[in-house]
Formats: sequence, structure tokens, C-alpha cells
Amino acid sequence: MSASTVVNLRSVEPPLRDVDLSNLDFGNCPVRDLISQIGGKWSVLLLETLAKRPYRFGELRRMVPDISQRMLTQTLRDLQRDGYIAREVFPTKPPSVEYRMTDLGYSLYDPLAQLLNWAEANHEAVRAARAKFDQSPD
Amino acid sequence: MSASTVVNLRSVEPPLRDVDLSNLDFGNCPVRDLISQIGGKWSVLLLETLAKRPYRFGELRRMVPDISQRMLTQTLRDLQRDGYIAREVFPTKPPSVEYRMTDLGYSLYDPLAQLLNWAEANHEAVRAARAKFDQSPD
DNA sequence: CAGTATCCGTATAGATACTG
DNA sequence: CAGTATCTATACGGATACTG
Repeated sequence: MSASTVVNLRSVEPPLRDVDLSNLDFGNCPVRDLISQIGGKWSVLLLETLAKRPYRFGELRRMVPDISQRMLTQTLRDLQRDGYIAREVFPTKPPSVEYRMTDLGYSLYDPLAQLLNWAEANHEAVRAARAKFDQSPD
Repeated sequence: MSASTVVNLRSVEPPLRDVDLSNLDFGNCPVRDLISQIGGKWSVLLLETLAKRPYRFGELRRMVPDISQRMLTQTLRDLQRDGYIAREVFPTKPPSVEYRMTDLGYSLYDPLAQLLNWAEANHEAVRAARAKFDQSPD
């Protein structure tokens, strides 16, 4: 969890380099901070949508019909607060508001998309594992 | 978010094409499925730990002191159910149980680690954006 | 159009006590 | 040692109604 975290894929002899849980100090842990944000029910979906192009509030509502107005507002505000998306108000009559992804948002979306690809590619394996476990928990 | 979703990996330039929200069918959405699992408070932490080497239950408890016994058990079972980790019981006296990462778990950990690296590298930017927003919400 | 405000049910997680 | 069982607090998310 430290900055020196290395992806060690082969557990040969233990390099035993600590995951450094000593200063995992939640609330300050950037990883949990990120995960808990994108772990929200709608965050990833909105990031995916806005990665394509900017959208207005009402457009987003129509594109993600299952979301309630409340959750759309809240999720957008959270994403904006963290700097992933920007909100621009056009003083039209009636007012319109546009949301667009920021550079920071795009930089997040790059590794995030790789994770999403993994999910797409491997969800069958996961479902299989799950079915097997539910049948006979080892 | 459907099975036909194609996530474009271009790390450079024009971000992304279709997301295909038309038939996003939650409950079957592999992405939400994954995100909601690793979105749990302890999943990522345990995956990181077990990516290093196998650990026994008690060792995990000591390495992640904040976790309750209940949540440790539950999170480990969930991760096992999805096939990310394996559980092996040694009929010693008293019994000992070892948890280790599976191949599927390692394959997940690869893209996941990239996301974690992003979090480490950019959490200052996020914190800054957040502070600015809290001071004067645009 | 793009939000707020309010209410309420459910899911998630912690504390504590007990067990094969 | 490695868990279960129970109870409880809170966070998350949905529905509905109202507004600049």
C-alpha cells in the first residue's frame, strides 16, 4: 500500500518487503480513498460515459435511466469534488449545465479501463468459481 | 457495460469510443460485479497482502489489525467464492488454515495494481482538488 | 432544466460473546 | 486457532415532492 508497492506476480522466496501496513492510517490511505469513491454504485458508469464526450445533466439522466436524480447529482458532485470531472454552467434560459472529464479524470480512466477490461474478459471465470463454491464450499 | 462493451485502451489521445449503455442490465454487469466486490472496505488490502505470499488467518489478523474477525472471515470467504484466493485447511492440532492467491487472483491483481499505483501517484492532486472544491464549489 | 429537501428501507460493518 | 452468532449503528441508495 506504500508508494513502493511492486507488483510481484511470482511468490518465489519472500522478498518480504512489507506491504507496510504500519502507516495504513485509513482516512489518509489514498487507495481506500479512491476505491471507496469509484466503489459507489454509479461512479464508474458515469466516468465511462463522460470519457466519451461531455454531456448535460438531462442527457446523463436519459443515458443511465436507472439512476435517480438524487444519486446523479450526488455522484457528479463527488466526481467533481475529486477533480475527475468539471462542471460548467451556461447562463441560458432555462439554464443548462455541462459535465466533462478533466485531464486528471482521463489519467484515472486509463488504468481504470484496464481493470474494466479484465472484468469483461474474466467474468465468466468468476461466475464459474462462484457457482462451484456455492455448490460445495471447500 | 454489456458483454459487448469495448473499452478502448488508448492511453494516448482521443479517449474512448462506445460504452454501449443501451443494454446495461445491472445484476449481470461484470464491471459492477467486480467493482462492488473490491469496493468492500478490506478486499483490496487483503488482495495486496496475499499477493505477496500465503498467510494464515491469524497472521492476516495481525497484519491488518483494524479489521474485525467477522469482517476478515467474511471478506476472505467472498474473495474465495469469486476464485481470487484459495483456502487450505491443515489438519494440525490446533487446526491452521492458509490462504493463498490463485492464478485468477494474480491476473486480477495485475490491472488492479496499476490502479493502485495511480492512486498513490495522484492522491495529492485529488486532495488538492477536494480542498479547492470545499473552499469554493464551482 | 437542473437541481434540493425529506423520508425511509436496506446493505454494510463494528463490537461482543461464544465454540469445535 | 479459526472461526459463528447476535445485536446494533451508520452509510448508501431509492421515491417523492418542491424550486430558481
